[in-house]
Amino acid sequence: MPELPEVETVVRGLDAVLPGERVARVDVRWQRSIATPPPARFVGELVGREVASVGRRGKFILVQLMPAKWLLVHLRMTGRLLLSASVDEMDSAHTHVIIGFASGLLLRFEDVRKFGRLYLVDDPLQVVGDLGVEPLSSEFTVPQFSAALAHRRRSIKPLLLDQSLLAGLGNIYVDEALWEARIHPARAADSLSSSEITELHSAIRDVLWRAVERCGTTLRDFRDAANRPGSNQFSLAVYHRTGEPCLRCGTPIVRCVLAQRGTHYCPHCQPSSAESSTLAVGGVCTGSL
DNA sequence: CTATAAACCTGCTGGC
DNA sequence: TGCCAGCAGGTTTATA
Repeated sequence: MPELPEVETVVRGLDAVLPGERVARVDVRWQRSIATPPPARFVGELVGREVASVGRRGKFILVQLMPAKWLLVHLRMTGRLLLSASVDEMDSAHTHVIIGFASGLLLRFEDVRKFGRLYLVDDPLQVVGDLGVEPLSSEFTVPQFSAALAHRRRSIKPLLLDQSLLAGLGNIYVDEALWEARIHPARAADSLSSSEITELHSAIRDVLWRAVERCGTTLRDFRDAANRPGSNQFSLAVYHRTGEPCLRCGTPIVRCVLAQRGTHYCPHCQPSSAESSTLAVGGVCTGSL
């Protein structure tokens, strides 16, 4: 669930509170939540260090520690990183890691589906080294994006979900951005015109920035570090709006499966090819190319 | 390179 | 009302 805007929201909440806090104890209740190093070393090397800052790279949360070390967290589908002052809130059956600070402040990692992971490393590049461009950074430009899509025959949606191309998009915001840019999710990346690439570049930034302003999308699980839901779910154009009218043309939104992911689009605004806008039929997804 | 499937997990939903 | 197959926003790994 957490994509770039949700992770950014969590990071902002943590960075407002954690810098200066010193780790006093660590309780690992589900060992597999720790990706590296082995849990005993993870605990031993975390205790005593002080938080310098909290940042984000793609969907990863980066906690810079002193003496030099980095704690990285990926929330995957249902992970949460929550701040609290008292232990009685720790009862959740889904609390897998608790970090207690010297001040008494507590940070807990909970995750219903147990897909989320924590990493303690010397260099964050060990974990995030293969990530692509940050879509909200100045490095994400139309020429850069255009070059990245050139000669790629894959469908545009799965390509946009590839974190080594662009870091931070997930299923929700890819569907939203493609709707905003009026591009069918199954279009081959190298078939997009330069104006479509420009539209898509702009749509990606708009969709992500809007969601950050609204503190993320809470369809079900997402909470920020203070356990508050986001509000971007009220601004979605296609995601989870199957059968509801397109906000531009009124045509019912269609859902199909593309690259094993639920995919939502407007069959009228997002024709599967430039010539077939009047042929696009609701309920069918032209997945094969 | 591209595509597909399965795996990691649990909880919720919809259909019968 | 109750049960159960199927599905969920992410990523990695294996296979073709």
